[in-house]
Amino acid sequence: MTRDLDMAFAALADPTRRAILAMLLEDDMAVTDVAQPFQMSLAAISKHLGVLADAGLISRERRGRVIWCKLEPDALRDASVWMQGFGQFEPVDLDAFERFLEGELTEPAGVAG
Amino acid sequence: MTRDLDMAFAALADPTRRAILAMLLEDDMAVTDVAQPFQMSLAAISKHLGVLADAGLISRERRGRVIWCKLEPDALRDASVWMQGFGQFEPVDLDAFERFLEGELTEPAGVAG
DNA sequence: CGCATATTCAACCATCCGGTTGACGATGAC
DNA sequence: GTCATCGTCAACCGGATGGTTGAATATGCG
Repeated sequence: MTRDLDMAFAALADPTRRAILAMLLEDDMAVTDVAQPFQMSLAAISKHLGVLADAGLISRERRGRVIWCKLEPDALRDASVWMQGFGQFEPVDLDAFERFLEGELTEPAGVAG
Repeated sequence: MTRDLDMAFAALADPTRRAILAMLLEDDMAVTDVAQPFQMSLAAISKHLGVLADAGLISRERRGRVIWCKLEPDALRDASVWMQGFGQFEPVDLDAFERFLEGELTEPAGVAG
């Protein structure tokens, strides 16, 4: 459905949310720990996590009093397929991805190195 | 820069704009012709084209009194690279893309079959 | 129980977004 | 020059978004 794609792309359009996804790529994290590097309220991060979860990009599971956030890369497949259809560009370039992650995690908006 | 990625993803988050990109994939088009299948004002389409152009996803060139819109697939490369970094999924699936285009162009919001 | 921790909810605010309409500027046709 | 066509601009509107703060809801700890 096109609504799924809407939500996935909209979720990806925010640098804070992309940074969160990048963090979750390394490991599952509790909400508080996700929030720690950002200089915004926990509630704001909680909202961002809600957006990501609604888009299907992450899942959240309560274990004890901690809620664990987990990347759901499958949800990116549809969006990725959509985009790749436009590109004559080479399929996968992990080095370029690494460089992007570097940029996303250090340079921008609210993320402490 | 992360701003580029913000704008690219934000541009892709709207089904009208994705449909426009899909149309431009087949051929360059004048603004009026782009607008024709949609049931919204020309001004609205003009705004959408502005968003796509700001994101670098299309370019516009005036020729006579007609402005031609052209897909710029290069702008999708960064975004695509970003996303592929998350996926264990298979690199390119053009069949899946074809199916998506079908859905985008017939089923949804404002596009007449 | 009573308190601290983890997370969300609710209300609020400023801004952005997607659409509308009507006026306007530019170009080509006659 | 006059007129129709192509496209954008400007003002406006309702609803979404991204942030805040403060209260509320779990859960675990002693």
